[in-house]
Amino acid sequence: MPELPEVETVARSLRPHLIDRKIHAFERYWPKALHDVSLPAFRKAVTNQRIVDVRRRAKFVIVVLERGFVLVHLRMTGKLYPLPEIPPKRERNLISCAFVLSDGSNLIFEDQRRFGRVYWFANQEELELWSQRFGPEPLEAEFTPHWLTHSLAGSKRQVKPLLLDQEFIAGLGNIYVDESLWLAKIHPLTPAAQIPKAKVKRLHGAIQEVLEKSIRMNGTSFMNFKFLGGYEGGYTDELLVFGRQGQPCLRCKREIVKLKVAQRGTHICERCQAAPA
DNA sequence: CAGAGCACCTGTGGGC
DNA sequence: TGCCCACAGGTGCTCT
Repeated sequence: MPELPEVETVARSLRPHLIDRKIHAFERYWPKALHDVSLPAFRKAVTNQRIVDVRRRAKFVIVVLERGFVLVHLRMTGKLYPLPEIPPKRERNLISCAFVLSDGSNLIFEDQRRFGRVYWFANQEELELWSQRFGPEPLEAEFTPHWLTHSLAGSKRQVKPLLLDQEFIAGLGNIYVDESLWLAKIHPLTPAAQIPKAKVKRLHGAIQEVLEKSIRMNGTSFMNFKFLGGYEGGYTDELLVFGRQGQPCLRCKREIVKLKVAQRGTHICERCQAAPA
């Protein structure tokens, strides 16, 4: 689901709604909604705490409290949005949990497939330790052409699964990897170390370009992802190759084909993105 | 270590 | 129309 641009959109949209509100109560409707923390412990930790900030790391929304951090991972179908009232029981079957805020509004975590989870980190050290397992943020200064060149050269893996690996680079998912590889004219099965330096540079630029443009347009919306429960992400109409199987390549007119790479639907132009030797 | 397969869930859409 | 299967933006586990 939500990849970096969508999660960033959610975090930015929620920030003005949440900052300086206090968490008055927490309701859990799906027993597995909390990861690795009991309901009583989580309630005790968050109740009466003021929300200081809302941020993003990798594909996680981070709600910063005065003491500790609530993290939300939306996985495939999660939505996080404010709502004036918690719906009555029979109408909240999609809702995993909800935070009741001091102004009477609520922060709803809705998730049709119920893959999404809420995490609790008690302090900065815990958050930092957790954050260290992820690769660099592609829109931060640490993500340089030099870093990418060096890191790809040191890997024996196929480039698409590597870019999807959050421990290699944070925030990329199926859509933006396909988009970036098409822009850089790299076949998804290419062994990372085999990619020529010039193409690595293009890949670096492509990743940043695609993510930045998508964030500007509030991300990509599919049937079950709309940020804040309602608004459409504008990037859906800008997709260059993802979901365009059967349609002509926007560069060379060859028909875009869909294949399976690392168990994921993968969209390529076989002329622009030559298969590895 | 790299990659395949499957598990977690529910809904939708295509093919027959 | 209705049924069955494949598939969906993610990740984490086991097995080879």
